[in-house]
Amino acid sequence: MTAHPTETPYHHGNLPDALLAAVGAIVDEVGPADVSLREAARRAGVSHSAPAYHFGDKEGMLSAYCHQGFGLLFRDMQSAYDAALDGSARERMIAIGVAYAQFAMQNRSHFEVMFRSGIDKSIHHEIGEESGQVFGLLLRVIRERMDEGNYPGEDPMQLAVYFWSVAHGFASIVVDGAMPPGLEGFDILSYASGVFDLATREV
Amino acid sequence: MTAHPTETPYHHGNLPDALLAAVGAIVDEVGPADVSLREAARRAGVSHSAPAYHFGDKEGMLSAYCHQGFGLLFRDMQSAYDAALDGSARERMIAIGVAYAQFAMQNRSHFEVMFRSGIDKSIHHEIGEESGQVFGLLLRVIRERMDEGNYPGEDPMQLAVYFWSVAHGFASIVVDGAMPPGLEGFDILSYASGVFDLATREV
DNA sequence: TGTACATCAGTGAACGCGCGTTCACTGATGTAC
DNA sequence: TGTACATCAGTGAACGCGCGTTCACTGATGTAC
Repeated sequence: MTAHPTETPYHHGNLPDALLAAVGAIVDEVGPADVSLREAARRAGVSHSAPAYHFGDKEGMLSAYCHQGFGLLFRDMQSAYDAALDGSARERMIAIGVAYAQFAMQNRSHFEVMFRSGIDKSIHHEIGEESGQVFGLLLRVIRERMDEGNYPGEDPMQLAVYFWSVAHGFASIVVDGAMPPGLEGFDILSYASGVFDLATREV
Repeated sequence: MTAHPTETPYHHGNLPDALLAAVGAIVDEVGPADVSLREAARRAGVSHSAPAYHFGDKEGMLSAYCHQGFGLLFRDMQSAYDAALDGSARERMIAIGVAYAQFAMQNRSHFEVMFRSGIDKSIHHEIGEESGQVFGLLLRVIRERMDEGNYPGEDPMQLAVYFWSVAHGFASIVVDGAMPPGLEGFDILSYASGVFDLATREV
């Protein structure tokens, strides 16, 4: 047995995950601008140069966090879609919209890093692919809805951009704290339902 | 006459405006994270401590830039509204939505600082008030539209949140570079029209 | 018209800070034999 | 079961950098008389 097993061991166990969790905590507490390799290391209880071993550099750490976020987002949206499989296409449409909004609310730090940190999707292709998966699910629901006879003659891509505007917009408003004056303390989720109800009416 | 009139004079002339323009240039060229008092001073051709004289500190400079942006946004939306005064309420609704999207596209740096820099509206009340003006115009158009018999029985506030989600969402997608894969190079303005057309259909 | 003075606008040196990155290193673990 | 060795994971000192802020200062301008 090595000495002092109760002290922090030399090997962390799962440092990459601990560092990503630290990134989230930093964004939540003091904002994305204050994320640094050193602060993440500090919070994970390792030396300041440990993160570089796993992520290479700062952008590597941020893109890993971004990657993690897209995984969570797609999983949430897919689950919402699956749960509404025996409903109408409109119900699935609302379901993935609400899932998108909920993801942003419950994972603000991921949302901010995913869309605000200037991570270049053309460099980190895995992130571009994941972002494509999310959009693909959206497009699929739109097509299902058209198959049910709605949106006659419309361009699916145009509809997808519209619906993504609604979802990303509502999420952004909440995350940016850009809610209308006087509404800051309202019941966000009930407004979300109303928004996606309005956005998916028959036309 | 003082010596060397062709050299840069001791007094700048309009340093505050020059510094705000520098902020915009920095955001456009290297991103919001790289805005600093020193870099703004450098670009304006003054000493690094000059900005503090006018803005107090870094947050003061950013909130001044934010303030400027809200002024421009409200002016643009008001103009769009006025220009559609003899049309239907729906046309005014589309007009201010498109104005919002256009503002974000043509003033990316303002948009980013206004909604992404963590400026606290409860501290800088003038910004809170301006943001309220923008939302007020939106709410007004919604009420006009309801007066014309549309959206029967709906809550104006709910409708306003919905429509702001669309406008802010489309703008955010463009500014964040979060456009669907394959659509990065599309004609943004034509998609904007389509989005606001869809968002304002009779229900 | 001139002069004294107050105020405005910008300077430049100095401070301490946290950061990203590099690098030689060491402790811990796994594997071949 | 033991031993040698390779590899993995993390350390800690050092580097140079740009930053925000403060402060005594000076140059320029405006105003009162």
